[in-house]
Amino acid sequence: MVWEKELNERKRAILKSIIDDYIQSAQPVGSRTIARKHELGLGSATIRNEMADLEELGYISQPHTSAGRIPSDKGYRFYVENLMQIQSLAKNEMAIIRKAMDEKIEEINELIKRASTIISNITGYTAVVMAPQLTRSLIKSVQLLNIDERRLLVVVVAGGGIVHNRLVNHCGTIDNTHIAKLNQAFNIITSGKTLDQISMPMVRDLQKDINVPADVILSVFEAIEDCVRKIETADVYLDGITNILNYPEFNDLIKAREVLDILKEKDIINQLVFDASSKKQLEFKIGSENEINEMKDLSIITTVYGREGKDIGTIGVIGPTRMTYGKVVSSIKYIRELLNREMLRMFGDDS
Amino acid sequence: MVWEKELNERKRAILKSIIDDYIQSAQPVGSRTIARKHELGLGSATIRNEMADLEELGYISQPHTSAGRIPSDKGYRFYVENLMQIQSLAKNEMAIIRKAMDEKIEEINELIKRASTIISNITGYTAVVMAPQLTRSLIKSVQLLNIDERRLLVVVVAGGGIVHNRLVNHCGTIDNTHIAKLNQAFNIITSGKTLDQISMPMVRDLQKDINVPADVILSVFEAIEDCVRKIETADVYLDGITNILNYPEFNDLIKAREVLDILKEKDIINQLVFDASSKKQLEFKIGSENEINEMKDLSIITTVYGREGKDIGTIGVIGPTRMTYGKVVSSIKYIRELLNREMLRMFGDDS
DNA sequence: ATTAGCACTCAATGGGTGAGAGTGCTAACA
DNA sequence: TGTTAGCACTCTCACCCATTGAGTGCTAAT
Repeated sequence: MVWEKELNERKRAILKSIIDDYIQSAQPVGSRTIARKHELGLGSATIRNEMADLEELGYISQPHTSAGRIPSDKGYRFYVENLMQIQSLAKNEMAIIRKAMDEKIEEINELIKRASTIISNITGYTAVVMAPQLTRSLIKSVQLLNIDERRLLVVVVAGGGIVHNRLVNHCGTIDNTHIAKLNQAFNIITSGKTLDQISMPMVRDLQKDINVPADVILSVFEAIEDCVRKIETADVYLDGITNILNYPEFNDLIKAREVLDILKEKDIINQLVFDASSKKQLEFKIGSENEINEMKDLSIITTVYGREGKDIGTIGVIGPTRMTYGKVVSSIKYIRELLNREMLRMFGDDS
Repeated sequence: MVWEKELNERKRAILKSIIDDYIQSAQPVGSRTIARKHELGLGSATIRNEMADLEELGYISQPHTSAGRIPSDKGYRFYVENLMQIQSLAKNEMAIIRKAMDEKIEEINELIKRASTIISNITGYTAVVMAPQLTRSLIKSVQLLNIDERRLLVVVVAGGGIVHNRLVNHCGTIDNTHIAKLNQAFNIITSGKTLDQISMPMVRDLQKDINVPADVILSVFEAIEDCVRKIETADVYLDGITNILNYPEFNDLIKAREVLDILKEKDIINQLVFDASSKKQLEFKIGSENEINEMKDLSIITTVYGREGKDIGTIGVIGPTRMTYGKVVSSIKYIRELLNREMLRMFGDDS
């Protein structure tokens, strides 16, 4: 029995060769291949012995007796933590990305969408981007606009320049003076507060001061609630979902469909990304490390972006466990830089 | 040689049987099957003769010599126009649909999204819904709101209760009186007009009257343009894209991927649906009738909804040519009714 | 006009076989 | 003692071939 710490140089080199090769070829890799392609100065028999050890330790496995070895999830885990070399982006790739991100975009959601498209194009996998999440966000101001006799528009502005609106239908006509009063009153009780800090009694009190039907006030308040909810629900964008169909591990239609369906479940993705977000700089979930069963053949690499401590979003890449980790990591890091810069430009330091 | 008009009763009955059977089984259907399953009181040999005729006329074809027949696009065309029986929805299906649509929804886009989900669930195919399209829509009003020292919010309201907004960054502080003036001025030159009716000189003139930097005025105008563009770009929702993977005709992964990718191209879908919308009540595009090559194995059934002459959207179903036309038609019709009703409720008669 | 019967065609199925890739083990070697 | 060449063994995969079965077209009988 050999200890994990005793993965000596040679074993590491061999493991790395196996994984590098497998990532590239998707075929079980045998001892001869390693001996030939990677110059380790070792005979195939030696490598065979080492491979037997690695298998016993659980880093690799054999699909069947007379096949080569494929990395296990544990193998990949060791690879990303110790062996992988980060493969920096080519000059022209960087140029392409920068060009796409430099186009003037004024809306945060457009920016995010753009970023996800770029990542999926550059990596060839599925990109997932979660917009900056503002939980418990403060309401900056509320505006009521008279659209026509029967409708009001409620506009809620939160920090970071995020705006949502909602129509409110009502029956009677309400003249502009009343609207203005209502507007002012609502601003007093809402601005600078989070949603939970606004109590119903406050809203009811409004009615005494202003001569507007109670149900209108209630509807307006519901609309505000609705807008805040929308603001606090982080948007998630996926791009390149069908990319996974390119990889031989998903040749099986049933499996492919399962995976596609899972990726469509925004809730799940949300959860997935959310889990991953808070802790580290760069988070790997490899194969069976995902709780979700249908994703046991997928890996997901995520990282956070945004202004530290204020509003952070998540970007990530989903692909087969046999992923080009080195390249994906550098792509994600690069995009993160650009996103951070852009967010700073758009929002400055306010919150 | 037999004429198309001379598709006699018997040929029609046989053609219908073939298509019904093929839609259900996805297998080439032979003369024996027809003779046994559908009681036409005919021997298989007779049916064989008739089938030979139908093949010569182009309604059906043989994948290879010793296989049964499958319908051609021409066959399906004849089927939907003359043979198909509309298969009305089951009571409980109608109940499910109604229940889903009756939930209180205040936003048109939510409603549309909901509708597409329902259709794809009920039919098992891909649903496509285009939101009501307001080309050349009149601007009802424009509102400017001061967000903070450096930002303005521009809100554009169009007919039908459609609202879009956009932030404008500026450098200097602008006080509320100026905002109000600018607001009023913009309203005068924009409201009741379409975008093309607003000329640049008009915008430039504003500057003389109001003491606000020229670039701010320009930015605001750009924001208005942007909002109008968004209003006029009809949203398209697709639901159940991966449903097509359920059908054996897309067992081929390459083909499946092609189709999925095509469906993701919103532009193409837009075009597709747009083409289909104007003319008839119910529009069928069967297989090769689609211009797009990747869609030659798909059929699309569309119809329009909305308030006649005012704003019409499109709903449709995309599936394999071997589609359960009868059921899809009734589903679409039913959803259309509900959508129309709902739109009327939400928008009343205004425009 | 219809149909029973028959010869024919062709795709699909399944067993059999050989090639190839890879392993584990042993014995020889530095 | 670590390394390696050699060899027997295992297992998959691709290919071939015969068989099967569904379906046709044609002909002759009803």
